[in-house]
Amino acid sequence: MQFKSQIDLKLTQESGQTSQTPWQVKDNSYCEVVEIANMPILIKTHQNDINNLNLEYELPIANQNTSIDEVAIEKEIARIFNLNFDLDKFYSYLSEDSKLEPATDFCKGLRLFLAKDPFECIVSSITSANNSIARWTKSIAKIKEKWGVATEFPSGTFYSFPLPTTLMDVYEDNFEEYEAIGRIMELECCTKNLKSCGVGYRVPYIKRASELFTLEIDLLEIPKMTYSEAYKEVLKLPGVGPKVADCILLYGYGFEEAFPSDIWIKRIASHLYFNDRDISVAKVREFGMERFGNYAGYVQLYLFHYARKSGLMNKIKE
DNA sequence: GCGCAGGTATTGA
DNA sequence: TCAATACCTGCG
Repeated sequence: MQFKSQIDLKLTQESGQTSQTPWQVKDNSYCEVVEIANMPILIKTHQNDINNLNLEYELPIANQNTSIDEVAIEKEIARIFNLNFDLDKFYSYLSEDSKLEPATDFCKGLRLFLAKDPFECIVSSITSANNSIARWTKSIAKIKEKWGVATEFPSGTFYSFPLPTTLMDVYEDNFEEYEAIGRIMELECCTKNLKSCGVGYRVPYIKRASELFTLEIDLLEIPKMTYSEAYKEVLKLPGVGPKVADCILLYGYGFEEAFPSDIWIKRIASHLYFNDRDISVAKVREFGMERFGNYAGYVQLYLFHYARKSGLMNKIKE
C-alpha cells in the first residue's frame, strides 16, 4: 500500500507531539498496533522519499483467515498522519508572513500526528504537563508494558495502550501495592503501580480520568462537538488545563483551530510578534487563534520546531 | 548533591 | 480575574 503524499515520516513521528509516543522502530519501519474495524492490526510504515509513504500490515496470528477491508486501513492511516491536509497551500500561507516564512525550511513534510486511540492521547497529554518529552515518553512506555493489551503477530508480540477500565483499578504506589499483596513480596520489589511509572503527582489525575471515561464521558462524542464545546468538556478532566486541553483537541482529535500555548510558544510568540514584551499565556492563545484561524494548530506545531531547530529557542530564553 | 524546568490545582487577594 | 505557590522527577 502506498500513499502519494508529501510527508517526512521521521520528523512527524519524532517531533514530540503529545497525542502518543513515537511508534516502535523495527527493520527500518515505524510499527504500531492500530485498531481497525474492531481488530488490532499491526501497521508498518516506511519511506524512501518525502513524497511517498509505504505501508504493510499484519493480522493477529489468531485472525489470519479473517478478511480485512483495505480501504478502512487506508482511511485510518490517512487520518492518523493527516495526509489530506494540503501542505503546499499551507506553505504559501506561511510565506505571506515574514515571521513564519523561515519555518518552512526547518519543518518540510512535518504533519500532525493524530492519536490512534483517544484514551491514550488523553493519558499522554496529562502526563506531558509540567514534564519533559523524554520523561513522559518513558512513563507511557512503562504503562504499556505493565497493563497494555498483548497481541501476537507474525512479527512478534505487540502491546497496545491499556483500556480505561484497566487503568482505573491499578495500584497507585508501592505502599498500596504492598498493602494489597505484601505478604508475598518486599516493599521495594513493588513494580506494578502507577507511581513506579514515573508519573509523580499525576497518579490520581490518571486514575480519575480513567474512571471518568469508564463511567461518565464518552470519548467518541468529543469529535462530534464544536471546538469550544469540546474544549469545555476536556477541561473537566483532572490534570487538564488550557494547554493540555488544546493538545488533546489538536493532536488527539484534529481540531486544527486549537493553538496550544505553553511557556515556549509564549516566548516565541512574544519575540516574533510583541517585541519581546511579556504576554500572558492566555493572551498568546487568544492571539494565535485569532490570527491564524484554522491554521492555528499547524502554525503552533511549525513554530515550535522551527524555534527548536533554528536555535531561536536558546536565543530567547530571557 | 543540588538547582532547575515545566502546566495544573489550590489558595488567597 | 489574577498572582503566588506546591506538586514529582530526571537531567545537567
